[in-house]
Amino acid sequence: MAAAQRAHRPPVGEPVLDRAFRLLASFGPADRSLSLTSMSVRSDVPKSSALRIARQLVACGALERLEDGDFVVGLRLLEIASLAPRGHGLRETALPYMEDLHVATGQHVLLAVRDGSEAVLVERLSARGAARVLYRVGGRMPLHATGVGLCLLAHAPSSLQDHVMAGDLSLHPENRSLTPNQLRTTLAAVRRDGVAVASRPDPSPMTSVAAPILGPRDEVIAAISVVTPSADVDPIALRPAVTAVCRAISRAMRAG
Amino acid sequence: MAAAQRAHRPPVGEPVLDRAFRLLASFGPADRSLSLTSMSVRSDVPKSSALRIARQLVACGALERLEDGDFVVGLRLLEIASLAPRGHGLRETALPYMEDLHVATGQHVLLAVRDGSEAVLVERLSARGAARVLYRVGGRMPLHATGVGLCLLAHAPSSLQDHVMAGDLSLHPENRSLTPNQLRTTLAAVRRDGVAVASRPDPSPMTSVAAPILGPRDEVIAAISVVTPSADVDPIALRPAVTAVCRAISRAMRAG
DNA sequence: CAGGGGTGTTCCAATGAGTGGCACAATTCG
DNA sequence: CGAATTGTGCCACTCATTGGAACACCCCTG
Repeated sequence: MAAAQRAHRPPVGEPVLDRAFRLLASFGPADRSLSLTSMSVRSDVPKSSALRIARQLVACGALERLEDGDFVVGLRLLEIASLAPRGHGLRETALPYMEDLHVATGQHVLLAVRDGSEAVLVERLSARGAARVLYRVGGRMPLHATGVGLCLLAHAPSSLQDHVMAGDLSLHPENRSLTPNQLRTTLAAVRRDGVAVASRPDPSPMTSVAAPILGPRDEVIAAISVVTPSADVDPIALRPAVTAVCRAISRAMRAG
Repeated sequence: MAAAQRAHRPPVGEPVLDRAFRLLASFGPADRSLSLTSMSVRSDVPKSSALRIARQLVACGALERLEDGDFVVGLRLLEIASLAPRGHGLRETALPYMEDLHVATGQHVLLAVRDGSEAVLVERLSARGAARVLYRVGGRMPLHATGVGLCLLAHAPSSLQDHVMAGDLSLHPENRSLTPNQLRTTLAAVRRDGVAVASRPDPSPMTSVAAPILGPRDEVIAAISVVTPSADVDPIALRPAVTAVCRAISRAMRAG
């Protein structure tokens, strides 16, 4: 009997919004457009529900639908996201200074903020034709393995530092891992020097020099780094430029 | 009886997601952080519901909450929005070329796409210290009144052109309006010349020269313009630069 | 320091929006 | 031309969603 039961469990009863965001989250850099079923399986939302919700999202402008039926992230989201103080808000005042740094050095320039135990790349100016792009705007990167990451981590609450130490400290390109003590030493150096220097040998040897941007109450709210081929210049030579620009941005934020 | 009824109407029965997006939409350039009640009244969602939904949005990362209890648009939204093909996707390939144009001319450079009967500003490089900023990234602007707008409108489906003609054709700074015929003539010229030129006398006389970016099937998917103080240079002199850059981007998109 | 207006917050009964399995149509594929 | 996979419509069941009322707080101001 029970077996034949129609059951019809509309069950688990999961917050509506969660599902919607899971659908949105199923997109990725490699999959900018997805079919309904792809979204459905990736976000683990039944097909019928996925369709219904996706349609509502289209109505809101959060998604757009192509002629072939596939879904794409919509412009409306950009519109709203551009109001995020820690995103485009920050970017707006920082960008001109980043450009200065960009033309002065001719290298990649990165702007990132911390979100939980990761760094989010808010803006990136790429050296023309230079080495492959490592991270994309809107993407996340580990705190322990990048210049901006180290910078943000060094000035984060110690509870978070502990949490990161306890986590995964592997360095991706090379196949080794940091020990918590190595990291602790590095962070101390970052705090002392006011800049973070990180190197990465892999695809091509790159070195990044990062400095923090301070908010109104002298708390670290973001970090900027210049990423150069290690062979190109002495990274130390970049230190004055990066710190100077970061101080300028910090001042501009206060004024803004 | 009925009178004493607690009623308790959970009534209108409005799609959940709509409310959530109305809450998000209540933010604006001038109000990057809002209190619960502000959001509640702006989006016309009862306070209790607003709180419940806002909390869920915080859980999803779409909103963040400051120490003082105010809400702000969250980073997660930037993360997702950065996957919008017509937003950051387009931006990613266009930005280097825009920079070229920026340093070559020393003027504002704008990148916009059409969304319905408006243009959305996807990227903006500002001339340092130059005239006040007219539009912000993620903001919307009318199709009939700006260089990029005219460019996008000229190549839009005629049904949309008609719709715009029937709508509001006022020019904001100066207090006059276009007639549909004036606009029609302008659009014809834009299609003929391959560039759109728009002037705006108000805060300070500015002229913008815009050209279209073409997609894989030669449809217009975006437009780029250079905005200069009218007195500075003969706008016509910018035409080759703008068109050349737009063709380069179109080609890069195809290759991409 | 009682009082008033302003927050954000918790509570709760009533109900309709959301649910997802199933069946169907239109493709594409082998 | 079946077989598999797509997007879609249907619909009875029910639980997440609903919003008014009451509460706990600040801030002011009189």
